[in-house]
Amino acid sequence: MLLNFAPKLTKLKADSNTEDKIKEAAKQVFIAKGFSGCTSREIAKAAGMNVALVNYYFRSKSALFKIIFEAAMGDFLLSMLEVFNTSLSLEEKLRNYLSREYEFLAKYPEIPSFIINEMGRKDGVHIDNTSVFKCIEQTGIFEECLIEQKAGRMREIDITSITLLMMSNCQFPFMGAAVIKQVHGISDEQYEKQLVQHKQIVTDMLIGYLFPGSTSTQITQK
Amino acid sequence: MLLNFAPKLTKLKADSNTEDKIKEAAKQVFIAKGFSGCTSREIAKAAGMNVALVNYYFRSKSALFKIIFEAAMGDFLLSMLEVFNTSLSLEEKLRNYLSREYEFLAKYPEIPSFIINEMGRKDGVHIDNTSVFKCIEQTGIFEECLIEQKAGRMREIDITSITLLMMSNCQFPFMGAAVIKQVHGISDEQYEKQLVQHKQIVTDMLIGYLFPGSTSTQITQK
DNA sequence: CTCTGTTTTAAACGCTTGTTTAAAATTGCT
DNA sequence: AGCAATTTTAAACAAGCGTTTAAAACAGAG
Repeated sequence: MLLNFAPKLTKLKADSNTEDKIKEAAKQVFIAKGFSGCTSREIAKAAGMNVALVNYYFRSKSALFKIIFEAAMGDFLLSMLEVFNTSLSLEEKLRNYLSREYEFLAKYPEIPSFIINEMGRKDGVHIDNTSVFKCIEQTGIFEECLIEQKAGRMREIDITSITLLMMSNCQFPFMGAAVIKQVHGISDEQYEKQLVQHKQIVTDMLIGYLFPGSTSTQITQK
Repeated sequence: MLLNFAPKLTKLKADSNTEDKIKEAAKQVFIAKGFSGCTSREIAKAAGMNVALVNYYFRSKSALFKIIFEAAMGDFLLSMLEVFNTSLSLEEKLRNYLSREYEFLAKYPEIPSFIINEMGRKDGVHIDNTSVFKCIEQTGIFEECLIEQKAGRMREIDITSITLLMMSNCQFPFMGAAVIKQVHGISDEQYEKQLVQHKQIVTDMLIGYLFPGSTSTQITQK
């Protein structure tokens, strides 16, 4: 026992141990219903096990939530960072960002709502996100925008507004899906197809607006 | 007693009776924390009274929520309907819509999140919104878009995408305020000013995109 | 004042919540 | 095998939940 210098080596045998099963269940339940919208027992049942096990592996509901939230945050920012850390032109980076973001959100459409809601709540479980946001800044994407603006290749609007334009037109179509579907009385499958079209529209509009002199003025409709 | 043909006439004396005080408190609490994020006692305390009174005037927490939600929905759609029921040109209608929407959301920034969240929840208190959405359709705004598109004055994109563009760029800047503020490390007051600028940018971009041949290509920046 | 119906209160209801406990089952090691 | 540590279980805990009850406080009319 004292010689055990490689602890938990046996853990590697199973590709799906109890701890991970709980995390997976918690991820689904938390993202679907929010922190205050679900119970510990609900998560346990979704994982197919006892309530006490949830608190055995993760000290409390809050602690588990923190882990899930931060993981969601990480997933969400990963593709963003991957795109921004390339050496493409700014226009190409933004095009890629839009493309990747729509791909990602098609897979995990509930994540933006989840993040925004839980961050917005005044009484929510407090989480320090500063490191995550520092990552974005460190890609130098903001400075790059300023350079392109100075060079006259990019429209001179505030960087915050650029972020807003990009995020608004990516995230809202997924966050507000329920409302839009009801307004236009369309089915889930129809809306999925709609989003494919909309991705192209958003790309055309944003690139056309941000880079007025670009070659992006294509006849991409229909 | 049998002769009382004007019931509750005495109720008109006070401009703020108990029932309204509860509704006002419930509105604030529900919108800030959501249905499952708050308790009946919390609402009662916010109204300065006993828990039992909440259920005395409104049968249950769910019943009260339904009332508040529908009122929020009504407020939210009111300005939209007012604009769409005018006899201006489509471009002017959309310009006015954007302007009014930013005004409204500056006052009640939490309403879109509230509506979208509670509508999106699978297990939420079920509410029939069909009548509300019928109202939008009845303004004839969608047909008007089709006419303008046929006439070649409006870009030929799907009506659903037009709705998405309008709503995304209005609502997200308020829904995602907490995230954007943290990303760019800006204060509440700075962000308020940012939104004033952004409203103008969004208007330029959307009108410019939707009505390619319009006079809207102004030098509205800086 | 007395009698009426309405409004407000304090207390209790049964149930669910997050969390803990202590015993049972399982595992890994010699 | 047998022992020690880990993992899982069932049961219990106090606290809080939405809701109900029954009595108190209040108001208006005769």
